[in-house]
Amino acid sequence: MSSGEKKAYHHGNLAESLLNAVDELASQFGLEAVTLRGCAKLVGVSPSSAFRHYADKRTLLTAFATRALHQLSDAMDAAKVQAQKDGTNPFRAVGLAYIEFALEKPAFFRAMWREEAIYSNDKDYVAASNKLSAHLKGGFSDTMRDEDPTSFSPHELLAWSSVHGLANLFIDGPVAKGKTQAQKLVKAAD
Amino acid sequence: MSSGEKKAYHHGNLAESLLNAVDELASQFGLEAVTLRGCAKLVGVSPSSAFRHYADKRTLLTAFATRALHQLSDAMDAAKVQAQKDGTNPFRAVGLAYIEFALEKPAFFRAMWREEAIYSNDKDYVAASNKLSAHLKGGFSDTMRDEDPTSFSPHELLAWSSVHGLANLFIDGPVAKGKTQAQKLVKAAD
DNA sequence: GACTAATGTGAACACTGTTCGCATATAATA
DNA sequence: TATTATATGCGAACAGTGTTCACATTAGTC
Repeated sequence: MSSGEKKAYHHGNLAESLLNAVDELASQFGLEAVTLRGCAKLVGVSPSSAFRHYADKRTLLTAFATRALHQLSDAMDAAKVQAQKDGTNPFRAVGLAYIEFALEKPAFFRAMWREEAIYSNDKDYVAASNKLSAHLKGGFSDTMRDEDPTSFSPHELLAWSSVHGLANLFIDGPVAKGKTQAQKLVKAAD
Repeated sequence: MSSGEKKAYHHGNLAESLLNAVDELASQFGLEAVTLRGCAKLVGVSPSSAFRHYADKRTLLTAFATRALHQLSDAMDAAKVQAQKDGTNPFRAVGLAYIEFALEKPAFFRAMWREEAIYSNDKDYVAASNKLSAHLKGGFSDTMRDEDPTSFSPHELLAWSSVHGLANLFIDGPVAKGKTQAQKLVKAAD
């Protein structure tokens, strides 16, 4: 079904297409500019159809945030594997991956933590969030027994805080963006 | 003019009253729930009047963010002075003040850095932002000659990042809030 | 007191999220 | 295959939003 993208009158899988629409609009015009009607129009469907798949705009944004969390998890995973292969410091690699993700997809990064615009108790969102936490716990190591994923040791917390804080300062704060600075910081942080 | 708050038919100073309305609505219902019409109604004035004082909703939010920045600056200032008087570590005190502000007034803290919802090039906003930066530069010391306030040494950046990151994780992230954790972290950070 | 600039108003516009009864396509059943 | 039943999409409508603009009112000045 790739030629012509025949306009199926039941469209196939609106749910995911809508997520893609959020993706595109957020990337292009920012998260605040994402509108349900806009997404529907982009997909080529009536506004009301969206509500067959998402109870809310907020539900849609929650799904989007969840997806973004998984993307970030994957990016960090890839960075760790790559570092281990290269023999470089996996700790630094994971931290840098975190920051790079924020710099490259600021709207995605913002969506993940937009507490007031998502349902942060959503089952899938919580799961994705825990998965991400696991990546950061234990000094980014693999030793992640499933203890309470919302509790952190001071050092774990410090690591995540610095990386998370720098990412936020870069994209929403008065700090000039620059990977060089990030490298220096991550180096200073261990 | 404190008795009865006589309904001046030109109201006196709508500009600031509207800011107070944002304050109240944001504190009570969250930043996303702040609406121009809501503010106008709270002040007891027609929606269109607001536009005599603020070109935009975004301009209003920028003014609010600016005000919040000043409040945070003041809180940090007070904490530093107090610590010096008490002979305790001013570095830690300032960091804690930062985090406490975020915990006590999350909506204010979010408003400060809501890049997509404010005009971050606004003259006053930039000034307030620089003032805050100055507080954080030079290891929170007083030696702040007016070099470029948007450039930071690795250590300054690390300090701000950790504190800023922890604040964000507390209010918008999956990390359980707790001042104890903050104290541990700030202790670990120097 | 008359004139001018500042400030508030009411009605309107386009746009938003959301609902609901209705139409249509798919799946299941007989 | 003919007939249901269920999932999915649509159009029209509603209240609420930011914003504009012509008009009314007040405050300040000569």
